[in-house]
Amino acid sequence: MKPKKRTTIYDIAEKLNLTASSVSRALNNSSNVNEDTKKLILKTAAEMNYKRNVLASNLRKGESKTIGVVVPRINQNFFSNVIAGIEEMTYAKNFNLIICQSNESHEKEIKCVNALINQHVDCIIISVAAEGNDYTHLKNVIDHGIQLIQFDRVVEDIDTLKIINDNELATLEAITHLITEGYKRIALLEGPQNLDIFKQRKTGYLKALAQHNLPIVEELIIENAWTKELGAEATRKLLSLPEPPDAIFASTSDFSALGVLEVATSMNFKVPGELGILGYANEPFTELTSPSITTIDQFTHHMGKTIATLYFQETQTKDTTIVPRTISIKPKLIIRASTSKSQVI
Amino acid sequence: MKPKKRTTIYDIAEKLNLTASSVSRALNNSSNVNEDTKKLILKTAAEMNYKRNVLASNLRKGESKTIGVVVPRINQNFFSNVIAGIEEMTYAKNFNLIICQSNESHEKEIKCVNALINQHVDCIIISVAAEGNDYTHLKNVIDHGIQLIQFDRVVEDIDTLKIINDNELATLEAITHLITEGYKRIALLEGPQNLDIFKQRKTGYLKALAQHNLPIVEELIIENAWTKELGAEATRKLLSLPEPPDAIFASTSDFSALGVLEVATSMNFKVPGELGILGYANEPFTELTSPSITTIDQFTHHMGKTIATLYFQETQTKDTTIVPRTISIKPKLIIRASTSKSQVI
DNA sequence: ATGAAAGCGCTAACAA
DNA sequence: TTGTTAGCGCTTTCAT
Repeated sequence: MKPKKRTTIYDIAEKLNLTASSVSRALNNSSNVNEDTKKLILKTAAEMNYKRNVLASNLRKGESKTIGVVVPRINQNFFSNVIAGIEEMTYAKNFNLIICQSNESHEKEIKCVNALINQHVDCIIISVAAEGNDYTHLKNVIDHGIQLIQFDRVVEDIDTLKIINDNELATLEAITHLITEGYKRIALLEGPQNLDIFKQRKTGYLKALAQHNLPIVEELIIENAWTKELGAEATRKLLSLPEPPDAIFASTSDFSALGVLEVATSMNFKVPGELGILGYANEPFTELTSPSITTIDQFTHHMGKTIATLYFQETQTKDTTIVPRTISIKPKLIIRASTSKSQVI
Repeated sequence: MKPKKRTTIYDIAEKLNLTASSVSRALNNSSNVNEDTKKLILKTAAEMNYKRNVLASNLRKGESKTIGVVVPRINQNFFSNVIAGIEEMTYAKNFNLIICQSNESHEKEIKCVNALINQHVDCIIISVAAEGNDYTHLKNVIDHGIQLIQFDRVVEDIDTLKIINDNELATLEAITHLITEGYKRIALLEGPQNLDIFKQRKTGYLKALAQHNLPIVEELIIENAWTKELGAEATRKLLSLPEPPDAIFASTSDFSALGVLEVATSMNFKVPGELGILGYANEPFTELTSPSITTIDQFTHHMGKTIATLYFQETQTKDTTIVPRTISIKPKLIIRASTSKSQVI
């Protein structure tokens, strides 16, 4: 359906025997308008149900007041919370948010990014898909003079503002907690190592073991176990070893940890007594399982707010590009029953 | 930062000694271009890293290929899944999605809607905030020739396409299940009755009792218990009654049901033996509590896809307005342990 | 304080 | 098949 003809500034001007320029000035609260005419124009505009055509305005001004967000999945707790945080800030600044999901597909990610470039967004905030290693589409963003901000899953090579969690430190702390609780054979379920976040978690794990003079056992490190099903499968293998682990760190997600818990329970391993379980992300459900799952909170909403705040700080004040650097938020270890061997919680 | 000067169709035209029209035609895959020139133009455009300025294109064409979505909260399971469903379809159709959250505030909802009108979106898909009773902002949408689609929380008076769940039928079925299991004093935690969805659930509840000749007991119906905390509070009251209920239907949400479960457990009521618990929405965690919670699944992702599909069907084919009507999706009762008195699951 | 006029980048009707 | 021209609605410089 073609939209009905809308009221334009010309319609208002005509009605008041003025010109579009004056109407525009009044609508933009310019100082060069007589106070009375301004009032009259504003009143008339309201009466005529005038709505500014943002497309035209932006085209003329060469800006869009729009930020694009690309995430793997919008219905994943982590991302929807980050987006909610971003939205809170952008709304306050009268910016629009265009949201896309890559569905973890590199190809779709490229299409999303290009669509956003076409839209002339002012900034693209992205957390990349697990797939993929060619990131020319991100370079392209920068080439088009669009601000690029990466968060969480960032591409090292692409030099932008990056907001990440200090995965390594958080993991180091979490594993140290396990060791303090008396766990000695700690298994690692790792995620795709082309993503930095999973690499960092592995590093943290390795460092913690080293710091406490625990050996690194290859058979306790399982690749790519990042869904509930893969976590379950890995656990079946691990618990069937001649020398099974006494703790499992599902570095990929709480979903994976959930798979671990279910298998452990069904194989009659006592959690936390015989097996400690550590997840990642503080999904709401980790509080509700029995036993509840120890995990790592990433301050998702706060992260979203931080990202947007940084954007506005750096672009609104000065008018230079955002300084590329990495900002690290320290996640918080949430100790729950699944690792509390020494005390009942 | 001002964006760098981008390649326009004039730049391409100049380079090839053609005019902008030809370039435009080639880029739009029009038939009235020589095949060879088209190829040449496409190649050159790619080389020059040309990106269409969608703002200008849309302004000229009077359309925006953009759909706006307004929901109370994007980081709520129900909504983020619906949005994911919508996004899947709109992406396939090359449409953009602008997402706003009202945060359950009527005022913010109005601002969001107006911002979307300014953006000249083609369609607004909305689920209204719990607050508020004046809906002139929605009428305004229609007056501006923008398609309006309501889902889940719909405003009766505003005549649009509405996609809702058959709350009444689902509730009727669920309560009947409770009765079949032998529960006789079934309490209702109801939501704000200015929202149709909660009214319908109440109606379903009343109908089920009537159908089975069970009395309606006023003291078992609790108003406005729609968070975990309020659900817990209501449960404390209910279970302290001289004649406590033998089942509680948290019609507002699974979160409320979770509050019920926690209080019941702490007050040593056996679930499902002494108290049956029924939630609403099939939040992921309902599977994980002990006992797991019987609830109602709303096919959220499917709902989102349906909404978007209907929009494209009705606007792309004919070019009339969407026929206002109500489409009802039947939710599904998910029977779990919290209501399975008669059998162990 | 207001008006005139140009132009953001694109599309489309018309002409050649 | 290609070019010419006008205009979508707005902002902004320059002139009055």
